[in-house]
Amino acid sequence: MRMSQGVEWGLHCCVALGWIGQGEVISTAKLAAKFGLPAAYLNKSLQALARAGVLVSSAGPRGGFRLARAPSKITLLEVVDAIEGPEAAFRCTEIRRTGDGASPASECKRPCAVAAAMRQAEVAWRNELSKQTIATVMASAPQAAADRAVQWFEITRSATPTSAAVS
Amino acid sequence: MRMSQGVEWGLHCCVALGWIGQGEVISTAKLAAKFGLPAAYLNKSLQALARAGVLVSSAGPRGGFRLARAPSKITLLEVVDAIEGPEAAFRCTEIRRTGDGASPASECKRPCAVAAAMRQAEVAWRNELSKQTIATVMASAPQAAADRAVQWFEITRSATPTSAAVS
DNA sequence: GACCGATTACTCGGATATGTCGTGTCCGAGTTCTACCGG
DNA sequence: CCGGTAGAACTCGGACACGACATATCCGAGTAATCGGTC
Repeated sequence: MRMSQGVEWGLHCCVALGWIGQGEVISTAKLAAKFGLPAAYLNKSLQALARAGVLVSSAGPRGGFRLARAPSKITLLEVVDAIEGPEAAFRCTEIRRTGDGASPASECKRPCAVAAAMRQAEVAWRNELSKQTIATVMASAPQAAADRAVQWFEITRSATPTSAAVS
Repeated sequence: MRMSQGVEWGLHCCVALGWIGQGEVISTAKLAAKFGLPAAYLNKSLQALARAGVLVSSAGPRGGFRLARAPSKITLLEVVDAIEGPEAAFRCTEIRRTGDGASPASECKRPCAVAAAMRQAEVAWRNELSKQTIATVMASAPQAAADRAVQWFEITRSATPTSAAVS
């Protein structure tokens, strides 16, 4: 049971976008450069977040991604579901109904006890994720990191991306 | 984030072993036949449970697996960890320290906020799993299923596995 | 100087290869039951 | 009739292929800024 790497990347990017400001746009290339990630693959995760309504994408020069709403209105559950997919980690294949000792359909009106127990634990997990938001994570991170991120993005913005000034 | 199929199989097998009785032994072949599963692969999962101390294995004719202790003393977390491995689903790769905008080591004394948040949710999940035991699941399943399982295993035990009686 | 249009460069977006882990299968080592032989 | 011994069959246990998903990458469609020309 390994979670996709994209979740970590997506969360860090959302936090960075929150620090920059809700209305500000950052391109995939900038985010990838900041964290040292493969830009093309990071783009894939950000696309998923845009499809889910967490981010908003804009094309062309000065384009990129921005938060769709305030950081306090974006839960971690949304980010995880957007990248990992909404399907539960534990999937019941109804083995109680298969094989020689299969239970008749009359006994299978309610979900099997094993699946119910696993689902209960997963609900607790999802509930905990829905309690925390991007704003919560931003608050628990050191202020110095936030300042550093804002400053770094400011610098890269002023620098012309096409060619470094020769002066 | 998909959980291994073996978790479902292992849980169902533990519940079945609990119904039969703590001291009773059932072979992999019998369990596989009851649930309609590939015996060789199911054996792999049961081996993992035996290594973790959840089950006890015995070789030779009349051999197989039995519960290592009372069903009320076996938590779902033990079963999940035995098969899935103890590593957490979310793994922090410390991307805050990599790339152009990397944070200095002085800021990384405590775990990064993203990892802490994800870990908190995962702790809630594991906590819920550790609350429930095989006995809990046994109690929430329909009694008819338990009776059916006990009866089915009794029948297959009396039948000689080598050759069916011709009479 | 201001407006308009074509160009250009940069962005996202999806389609395309590759690596790793879960899935499935096989055969060998060990142990217990059984049947046979001898006393 | 009882004990010992050799055989056989059944069990677990780990080593060996296959397939699916996550990972990684590339190229094309679209858009906004820019530059040049014209009024």
